Amino acid sequence: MTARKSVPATEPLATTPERILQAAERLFSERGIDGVSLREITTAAGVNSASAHYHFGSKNAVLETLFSLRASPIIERREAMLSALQLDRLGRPVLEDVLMAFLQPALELLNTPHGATFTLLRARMVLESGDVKHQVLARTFDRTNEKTLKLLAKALPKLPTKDLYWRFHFMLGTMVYTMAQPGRIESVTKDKIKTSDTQAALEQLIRYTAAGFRAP
Amino acid sequence: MTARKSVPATEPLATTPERILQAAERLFSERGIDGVSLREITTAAGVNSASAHYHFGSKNAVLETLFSLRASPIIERREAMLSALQLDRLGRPVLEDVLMAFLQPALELLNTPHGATFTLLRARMVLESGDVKHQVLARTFDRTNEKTLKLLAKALPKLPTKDLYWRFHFMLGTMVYTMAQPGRIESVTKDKIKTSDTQAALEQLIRYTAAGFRAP
DNA sequence: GTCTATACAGTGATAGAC
DNA sequence: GTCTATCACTGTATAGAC
Repeated sequence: MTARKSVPATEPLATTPERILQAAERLFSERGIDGVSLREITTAAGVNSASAHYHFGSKNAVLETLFSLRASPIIERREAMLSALQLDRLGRPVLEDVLMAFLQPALELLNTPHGATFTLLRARMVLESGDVKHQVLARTFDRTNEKTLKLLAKALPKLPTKDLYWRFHFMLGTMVYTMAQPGRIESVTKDKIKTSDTQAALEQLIRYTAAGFRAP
Repeated sequence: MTARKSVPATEPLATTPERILQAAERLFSERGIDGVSLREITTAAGVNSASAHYHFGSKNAVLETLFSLRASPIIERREAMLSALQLDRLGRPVLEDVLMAFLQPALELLNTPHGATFTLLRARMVLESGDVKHQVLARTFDRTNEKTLKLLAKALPKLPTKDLYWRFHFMLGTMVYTMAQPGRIESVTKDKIKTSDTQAALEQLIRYTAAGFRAP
């Protein structure tokens, strides 16, 4: 009836794939990934249940699309911060600055409306087996990871490459685990600390990780 | 026909719940958790599909039972190693010894036949939301975690409690992530290091974590 | 090309017969 | 206690309307 291409009323009107992704994101954040069926998503989006398969191919493909969509801001912000790093006269960055450039864009996502769902999706991609999911992760993150590794190597010129890789792996672990907010430490300490405090998490994480990277 | 209570032939004969758990563990390790249905499990176990619900209540309850079953050896070994720690004349253990007592029992599980499934289950429990799963984790690990935290506090008398908690949380992250073998570092470094090398992982992990705990 | 209606095999769960 | 029958629901596939 009304114009369909220009002037998208307020918000609810959008292309079908977009509506599906929006509905999926909202429902996932409310009830987890397994707790939501494709039919619920398409119903909430106001589209037919088969259209999800037409546009995406499968439920998993919907998850992967949503993941890639929400990952790109992190990547872009990381790239920007990495490029803006101050270097000394030997071209070396400060370790803490590199860590900040890598970790802050990820951790800050927790304060956004998209954060919860993205973290769920990421944790699933990372920790569930399956070649497809690992390929998605590789396509998404490998380039920035390599860039970060090169900068870390410059910041730590005396560290053997092998140790550097191990420690980068460990850092990824703390990051993913912290973002997933498993609530373990809250349970043990009876809520005396809150890992959902992003600012504190970032400060603590950088101090801890920097010391780990500098270990003998 | 033959005796049913005593003398369990070779192995395949066992109580129905045990057979279900055995079949579940084998199938999960082969094809992941979501890739296996309760019907497949009960069929492989040679029992009726309804018996799983009769004995356990739900598919999730089967997972939780299996998780608790495989977690207890880790807990016991941890307790034993923690109790056997050498203390100095002030009653203080060496940081690296505490970390070894905590991490070794977990990481060594990766070399056992049960390891793969347990790690899958643990990752799911930790990262999926849901009060029930968190309760299972708390019931399983909280006591040993508290014991470990006390020993860490003794090994690091000058570290503020808050920082100690944060760093313990970070250590849990590296441990869970490393055990889950997400293959990220292998992807970035084209298999130049293998996080599946348990011995190397343990050495690297302890050096890295000890430095993190000792950070200023 | 996009969307709809409909159908299918397989899922976890349950009530009730044996 | 165990098994059969059946439930509502899932992800997926396809034929055909616009």
